[in-house]
This record gives sequence, structure tokens and C-alpha cells, in this order.
Amino acid sequence: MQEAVQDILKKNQLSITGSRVKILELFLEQQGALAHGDIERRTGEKFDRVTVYRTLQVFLNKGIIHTIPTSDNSVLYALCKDDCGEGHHHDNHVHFVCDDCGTTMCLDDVTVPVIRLPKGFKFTQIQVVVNGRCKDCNRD
Amino acid sequence: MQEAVQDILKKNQLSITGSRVKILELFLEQQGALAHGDIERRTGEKFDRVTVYRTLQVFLNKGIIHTIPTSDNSVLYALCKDDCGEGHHHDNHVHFVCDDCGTTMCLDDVTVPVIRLPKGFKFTQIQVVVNGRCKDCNRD
DNA sequence: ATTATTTTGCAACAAAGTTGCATCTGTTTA
DNA sequence: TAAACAGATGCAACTTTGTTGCAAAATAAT
Repeated sequence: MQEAVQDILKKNQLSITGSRVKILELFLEQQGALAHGDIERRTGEKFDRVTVYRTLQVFLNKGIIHTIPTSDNSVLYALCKDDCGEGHHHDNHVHFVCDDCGTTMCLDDVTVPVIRLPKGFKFTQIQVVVNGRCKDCNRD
Repeated sequence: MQEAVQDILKKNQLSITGSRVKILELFLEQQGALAHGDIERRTGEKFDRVTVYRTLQVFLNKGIIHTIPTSDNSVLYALCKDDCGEGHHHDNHVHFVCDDCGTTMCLDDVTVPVIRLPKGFKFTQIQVVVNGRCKDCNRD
């Protein structure tokens, strides 16, 4: 885990600092998306709010994480898979929000469908947000 | 136009007030989505910020407008078509954001695709956000 | 026209996000 | 390994966005 974090930072030519390591660890531990507030709480408010914002911004620019559009318009961040980097920024994504437990995740293996747009429209990116019940919540 | 506005308000059992009329007119005039800021500006700051928020909230509850999730997490509002009302709240929507002119619109005639979710997942709602160039911007 | 009900604007507040700057930490080089 | 440099951090102050309670004003009902 420690190594994975360092690898990612080095690969992206980022210096290895406390906040970056800690925040990246959070993303790796938890399969799912995190809000800015979550991150502050789960780092034990060890880092300044500003630092968290700036760290997330850096990760966004490097393509390490990406944002997820939500219907309630809170900002969520999620780890990107390997095929995303600077330049190639998540052309297509399917995100799932569980109405029960609130978990938001990126369904990487689900392919984004082709959408027939009206005449004259050209698309560059498609994001899909699915609401429903996740695997865990459906057990009960 | 005046009539259309009054009709909508009456149909939803809302009293006819300055801000409601003006804001509804904005939505009817403009085919596309509006941010809260847009609305304030285009009403000439005639109404208090709070009033605008509350008016939008009322329209949302009544199903007159709906919000659109955007990748940059700004809140956008758009008019609903007739088949949306209290209770039946936009289960499926395709929204288009033009990267050129920034216009965001609701593509009502585009059908939302079926998405195969992983085992155990159940969906209740699907929102699709498409980025690209709109009809108008593609002319040049 | 008068009353009852809603809606509005104001003030104050809370949350979310940004900026500039001095200080500190990580990295590089000798 | 120590000095020097570049970059990251924390603090303070500020802006933007959104919320709440309450008195005044506008709308609807009688």
C-alpha cells in the first residue's frame, strides 16, 4: 500500500508529502468516491482545509482522481484507473450512487452506451449517473 | 407567454407573484438551463437572493423545473416538460452541455439507454450528461 | 373591503471555496 | 550530508453560495 502510493506520486512527478500520501491512501483503502468533507474528517483534520483543496486540485490536474457529477450537486472525487492520465481524461464514465447507503462508485467495467444525438450535435464526453441500490444494500 | 406562465402557476396551485412570474418567463424564453447566478442577473437583481432560492425550491418541489448534474458541480435548473409533475420526477434524462457556448439543455427526445449493471445492483434512475458541441456552434 | 394566508426582504449566519504571503518541508546539488 | 532551492503548507482574510427566523408586504379568500 505504502509503495503503491509512492509509485503513483513518483509516476506523476509529485513530491511525497504528508497530505498527499494520506489522502491517496484514503482513496486506495476505500472503493468509492469521497467528498471534500469526508476527506477532512477521515484525515482527522490533521491538514488545513486549504491544503486538502489544493491537494485534490493537483490530483485532478494529474488525472489521478476525477470528479463525479451528482444530482444533489455535492462534489465527489474518485480514483482513476490506470488508463487515465494527463491528456486522456475519462471520456466515458458510469457512476453509481446508492440511495440506501449513499456510497458512490465508479463502475469501470460497465460500458457507456452509444447515444443518438439530434442532428448537428457532436459529443466529446458522456457521463452517466445511475441511482439505485448497490450490491451490499440489496442483500437484506 | 403571459398566459402560459399564469397557466403553469395556477395548475400547480401557486399564487401569482412577481418573482415567480419573472423567473418562469426566463425559463420559457430561453431554451436551456440556468444557473442561480444567471437568474439573478437576468432579473436585474430585482429580487432578493433568498427569494430566488425559495422560488426555485418551490418550482423544484412542484416538478416545474429540475436540476442538472454537471461535471464542474455548479447547480443548473431547467424547465420540465408536461409529463413531469409532482410524483413523477424525471426518472431518465439526457442533458447536453456545449463546451463552446456553455449552453446546457435537456434533450427530451433522446431516449436514455439501457445499462447493464453488475450483479446485485438495481437502478431507480439514470441521468446522462453529454458534453460536446451543440447545433448552433457546429455551424461555423 | 377586510381578514387570513403566503410570500418577500432583511439581517444574520453557516458552509464551501479561493488568494496572498510567510514559513516550513522535501528535493537536489555540490 | 549540508546548503540552497523549489515547492507545499498553514494562516488569515475574503468571496461566493446557500440557509434560517422574523417582521413587513403582497396575494388570495370571504
